Amino acid sequence: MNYTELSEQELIRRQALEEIRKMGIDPYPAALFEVNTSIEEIRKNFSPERNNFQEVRLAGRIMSRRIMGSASFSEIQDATGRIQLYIRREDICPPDNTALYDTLFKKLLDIGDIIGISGFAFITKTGELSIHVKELKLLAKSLRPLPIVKEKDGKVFDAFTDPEQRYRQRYVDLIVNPHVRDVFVRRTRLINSMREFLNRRGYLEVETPILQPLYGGAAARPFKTYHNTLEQTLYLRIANELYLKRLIVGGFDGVYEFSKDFRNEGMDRFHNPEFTQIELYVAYKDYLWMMDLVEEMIEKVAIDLHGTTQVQVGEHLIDFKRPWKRITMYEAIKEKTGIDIGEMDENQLREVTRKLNIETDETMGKGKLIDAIFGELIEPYLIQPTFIMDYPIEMSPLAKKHRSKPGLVERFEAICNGKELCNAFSELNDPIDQRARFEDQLQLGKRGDQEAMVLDEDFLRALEYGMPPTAGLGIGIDRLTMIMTNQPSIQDVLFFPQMRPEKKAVADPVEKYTEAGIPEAWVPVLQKMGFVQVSMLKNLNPNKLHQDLCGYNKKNKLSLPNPKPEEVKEWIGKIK
RNA sequence: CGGUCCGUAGCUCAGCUGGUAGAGCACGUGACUCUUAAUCAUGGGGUCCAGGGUUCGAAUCCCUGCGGACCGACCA
Repeated sequence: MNYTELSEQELIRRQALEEIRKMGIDPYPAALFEVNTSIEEIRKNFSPERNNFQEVRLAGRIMSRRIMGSASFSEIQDATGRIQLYIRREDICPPDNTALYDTLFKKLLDIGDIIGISGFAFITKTGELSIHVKELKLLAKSLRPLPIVKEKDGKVFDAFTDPEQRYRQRYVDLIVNPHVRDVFVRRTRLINSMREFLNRRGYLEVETPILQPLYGGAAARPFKTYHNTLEQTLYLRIANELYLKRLIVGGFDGVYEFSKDFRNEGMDRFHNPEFTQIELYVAYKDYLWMMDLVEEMIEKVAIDLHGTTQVQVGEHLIDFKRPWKRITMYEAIKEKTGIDIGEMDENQLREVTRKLNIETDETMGKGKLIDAIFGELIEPYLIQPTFIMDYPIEMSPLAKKHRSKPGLVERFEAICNGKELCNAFSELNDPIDQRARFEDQLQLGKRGDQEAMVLDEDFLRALEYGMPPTAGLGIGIDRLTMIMTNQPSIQDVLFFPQMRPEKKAVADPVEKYTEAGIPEAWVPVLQKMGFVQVSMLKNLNPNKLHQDLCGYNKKNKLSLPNPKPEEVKEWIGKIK
């Protein structure tokens, strides 16, 4: 670590660290500090009448300090909340040595440090629940200043809101923005709620490969990787559908998996390259049955998270109470546009998209054209949860043909807040038909559709052994979380959303500078000026650099002997 | 991939039509035994994202790049 890169405040904290060590205090002690309650417990259950919580032990991070001579108030934050501490010199120090208060607490501790305390709960004159501290122990020194967020009467001052910093340094975001923590806690409760629902029905949670020799089960471009020993290209899964169906063939009645899937496509507030889906397959069921399950499960999730079926999402109040509206895709399009596309061929559909001003291209087949109409005119306007049923066969190569409507498949999506919430169908279990559908996809691929599915021979072999009639379901967990926690962006429901890498040059060691003849004394100056690598000096104008160095020397009163212009020129000349 | 906007102290942000870089919080020093955006006094802190150009002079104007946000395109 090069000290010239540190800010003034970071240097002060490092000096404090040394002072603490000199006092004989370990700033990162190994011994366990025993805690016997949490801030939330105290907040919930303290009552002055019962005089409880009189011997509490807490640990947490210092979030504010108000020092008034020999007494101070401070706030600490643990995983459950924040509470005020009341610290007096005479309480934590022996009479003959006040160093613990006057030096350690007042001078050497900072906002961000992690401490353990023991003491008793009480209410201050101004009515604030606090802990009167009897004992204080440093558990970990913090070397970087935190963003300071203050709050009064619910108004937040100097909020830490820069999205880039929040996402890149999520740990800081979580420390200073308590509502962020809450979103992620609810995300986990959402997953637990679904898991509980499915387990209660006796379905088996399973794990299937993430590295797949063929990617299948969805329409998307994959990430590609390579296994050295096998000398084989592998893909990160875009879905796990085909593996879960193999398990249904194998005789499981109901299997599900919360799976991280990977799609090598654009990023925006609804798409992250890696995301989470749950997929569920249940034997001897159909898509109508699955609709009932979806309603019941999502309604339960809403109640588990909010205590009600109604959830505020942006400006909309969304009600997940059963039953949801059910309408076929063609009916929905007809309802909106007055056009019945039921009997149309590809050319007629192309004509309709032209009339409706919907952009298309030549690679789009019948299925994609219908999807374009739906996606443009219907989906964004469906706010309350709605089932859209019976999709064209061309866009659903893994779904079973409709029992009575030719050209359609038994598939539904639930749309909510203008976006797809889930996708489900009666699974295609006719191996001959499945092979034909894959071959149609190959044709689309040849036309230039980069997302067309590839043919999976092993999956077809499994189907040929016989798969029971099966209902399948996929739900995007990130998007469901966005709705259930009222977050506008997928980045707000992922701890570590994908970002471009931070670019920061690693500083060269001093020797690399001295090799070029640069005196050691000037190295920190050059680094402070931004030339953290010797190679950065390469094509510089020597006269300008000379001027800058002398100027820096003077301005900062370093009183270093100024180099001669020729010397500077020589340094630069030596750099390869 | 296209359009719009943004990048100044640890944090939040000012900085006009170019002329010596500002505030609040945070930090240092001092005062203060019930404060709470604590208060009072005082002090320090900046490659103004990077590189180039225009200019006597650039945080400011122009170009390029990097990073980010939003909207669209693509995409479940």
